[in-house]
Amino acid sequence: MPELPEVETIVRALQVNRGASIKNIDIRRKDILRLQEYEVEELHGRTIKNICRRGKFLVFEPGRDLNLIFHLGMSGRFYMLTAAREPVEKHIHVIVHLDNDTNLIYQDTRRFGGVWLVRDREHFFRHMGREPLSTSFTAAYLGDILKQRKAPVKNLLLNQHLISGIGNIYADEALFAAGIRPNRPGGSLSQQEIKKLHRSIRKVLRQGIELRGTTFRDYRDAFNESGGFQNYLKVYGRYNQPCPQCGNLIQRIRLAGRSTHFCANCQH
DNA sequence: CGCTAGTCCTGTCTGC
DNA sequence: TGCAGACAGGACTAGC
Repeated sequence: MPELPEVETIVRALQVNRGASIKNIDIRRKDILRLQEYEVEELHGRTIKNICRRGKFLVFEPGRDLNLIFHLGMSGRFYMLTAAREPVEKHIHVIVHLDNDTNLIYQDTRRFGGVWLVRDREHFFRHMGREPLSTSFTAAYLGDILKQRKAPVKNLLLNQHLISGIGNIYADEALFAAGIRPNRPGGSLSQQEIKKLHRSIRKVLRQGIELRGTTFRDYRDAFNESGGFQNYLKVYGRYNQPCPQCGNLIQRIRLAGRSTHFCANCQH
């Protein structure tokens, strides 16, 4: 569920916990641990030096060689709760007890997400594509990863090894903003279309962050509250509704196994 | 190597 | 009201 803007929103709110120490980590469901390169107990008593995001991953750094990494999958949530408040919801898999009267709650109904206890972060992320909001993500780079490719441009945007952080909602929205049909082969885009798509990707991701993410169903921020971008979606989830630009009905097809929304009149 | 379809899970909504 | 089937912000893998 959560894409780059949602995870970024959570990470920014979590920054208030920098400098706090981990009292205890309660892993309620062991199989949520996808990789364990060190014992959980090594984290106890450690100070959280930094909290950041890489693609759709949420990264805590309680030590140089101790990274605590979460992925929220489709239905994951990560929020703060005052220590006195006992969480009562279902599917809570991890609780991080901090020494600043805060508990961090990791919840994931469908368990497509997971937790990684990783020593070498660079190595863990070695296959990740460039960050779309970084200066390294240029129109030339986008052109490089699309050229010669026969796969639909949307599929390529969703490929985390090429670009990290774009998911189903922002892929559809970026392609609408660029006026490009999602099923166009990556290699068929002109230089001008690549430039337009590059700008559109960055624009919709920035808007998503500004509006604190998109809550379609499950997503909640670090305060367990909904985002705001769902009110500004132009095509995603708007099948058979009028295009906000031209009034034609929004079409829906299936690409890479995912629902894909576009306007046949505005996107070519 | 590039690409697609199937798979992992639980919950909710739709239509009969 | 019950029940089957479709569908959901993701990403690995097996196989063509």
